[in-house]
Amino acid sequence: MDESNSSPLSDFIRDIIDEDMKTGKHQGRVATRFPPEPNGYPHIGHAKSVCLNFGIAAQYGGTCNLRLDDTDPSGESMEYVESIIRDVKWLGFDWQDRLYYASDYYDKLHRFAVQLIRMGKAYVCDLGVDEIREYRGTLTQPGRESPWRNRSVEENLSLFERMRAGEFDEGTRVLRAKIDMNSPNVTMRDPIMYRIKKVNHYRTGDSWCIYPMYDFAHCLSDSLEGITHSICTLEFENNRPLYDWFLEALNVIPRPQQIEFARLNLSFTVLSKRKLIELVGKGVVGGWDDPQMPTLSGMRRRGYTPEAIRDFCERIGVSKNDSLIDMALLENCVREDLNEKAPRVMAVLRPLRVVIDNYPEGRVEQFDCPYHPKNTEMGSRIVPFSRVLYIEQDDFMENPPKKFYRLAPGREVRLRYGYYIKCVGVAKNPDTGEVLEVRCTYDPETQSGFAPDGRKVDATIHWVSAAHSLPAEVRLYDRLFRVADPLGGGADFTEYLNPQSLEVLGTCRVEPSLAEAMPENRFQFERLGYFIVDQVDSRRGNRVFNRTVTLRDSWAKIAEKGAKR
RNA sequence: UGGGGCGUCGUCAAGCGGUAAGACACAGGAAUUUGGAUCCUGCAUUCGGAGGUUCGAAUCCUCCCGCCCCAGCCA
Repeated sequence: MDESNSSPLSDFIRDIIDEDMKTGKHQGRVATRFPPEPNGYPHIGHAKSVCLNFGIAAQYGGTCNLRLDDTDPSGESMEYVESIIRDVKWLGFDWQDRLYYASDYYDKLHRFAVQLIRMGKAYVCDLGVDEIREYRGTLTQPGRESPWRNRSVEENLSLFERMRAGEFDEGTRVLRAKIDMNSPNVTMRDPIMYRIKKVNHYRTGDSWCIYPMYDFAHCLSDSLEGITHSICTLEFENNRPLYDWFLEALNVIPRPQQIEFARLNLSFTVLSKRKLIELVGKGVVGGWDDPQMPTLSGMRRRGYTPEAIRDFCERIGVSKNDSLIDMALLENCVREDLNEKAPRVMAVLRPLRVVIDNYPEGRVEQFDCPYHPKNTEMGSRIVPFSRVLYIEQDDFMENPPKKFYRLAPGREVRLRYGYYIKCVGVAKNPDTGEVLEVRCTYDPETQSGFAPDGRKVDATIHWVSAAHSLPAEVRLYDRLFRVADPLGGGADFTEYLNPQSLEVLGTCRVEPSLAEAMPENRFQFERLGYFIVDQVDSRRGNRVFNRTVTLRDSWAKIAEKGAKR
């Protein structure tokens, strides 16, 4: 990919930064951060944020931190931290030594909280969960002040210390910011800063039983790290006044600026962590790294390249519009990348036996076939040819429709890098009518791919020598959902799962050169699509290939139209 | 019927008062030892709607309509 001549990226966030650079707002500094909560595996939506944050830092000569925003120990774990680290690295980004955890700031955050109490801007509230909700009011009705709102500083200090000491049960007390119960913005109605959770934290263990809330922790973490532009998604727009409130109240320096952009939505899949957890939990998919998942680990296993994902993230742009990106764009990005990189190879997914009647029994020829039609530097491999071959079932039709121009009785086609063959007979199961074998003759003069007499052939099909080919399992992946917007259909999203999202083919045959294929090697199976050797299940004795994406298939479109008629 | 956002081609998205970029998708065609890749061509007289300001508006003003977010001791 040649990115050297592409114009620098531009969007409303970069416009803001350009302006800030001009006015010297942050002393000309740009510092961003990618702040995932380690409670799930990162997905393609996170990739958008990763590319944005790291991309901006790189573009402006700034830095981007990786910060694990672990303020709620329930649901967070080291496994998730590891997946995040692994996947962001895999995507191609480097935070150097700036790996941070919100949990590393617990002491400092605690001190900030005490400071707010001292200033009379925070108080311990004894209301229960339901009462707090009730006192908060509704979207159209203002809230009421808590009866505990005006405790003395001393009492608040002592109560907060006792909260920390574990003297109170979960849900019995919280620390709240004293802001405005009448605010039309519900977020500002005395938001909770700390809650009691007697839960073991995957990093701090049992040293805390009170944990800071996102709104309190995030802005201060940003300030502590010297973040200049705190980029987050649209749903936090309502929280911005609160983000600013804490920074202002504590008068901290530096003062980061929150900017919100629209999160990614992708057609035919879901990108909500909650929904993905559900798919994993229910066993709908095999795990977070199932190739059907839009997680980075799933996409990696599916065969997506980091380059393709980054390219995609650039192409979709950054705005504040709620959008649903067409999965076709993502698919286009991988195809474009893999078209350049993937060596071509032949594999037959649904084998149909072909016997070449006039080819000598026992004879074997070795064809030297290039790995790439354009890029000769990729070299070539030897493909053996013999009397009995396998071709794709789809490439033969006994009664072909008008636009089908592959093999059929009496028809001649070219075997890729091989001879012209002509169908002279069909062997069928007398009971079912199923085609068991096709009989052909070959023209020995056509090994170059052309006939000396100049006669043309309509199609070129792929093949594999029956005796020399290797068995393989191929997993055909398709879109996870049948509908573009599984969340917008009215029914539960799982109702829209695509039953054909995964099809496992156990009797495939691949050319012998693939004996050398290593896990995560990618190939184009000619005329079929791009495939990758599965990183977890593939063995020498049991090769497993995952289909990343099909090739563009204009025949499929024609066939589909024909079927609809 | 509170507040905060957003509405430009099927899907994204430029545009920032001077007369609608680009990408994907789609449709044709050329060429082709992958019905692939490649290459051409076409694809918004119109910017959610209605008024207004202006010589001139997607861009400014007014009103209306639609969609999204917020009432977790989640982030």
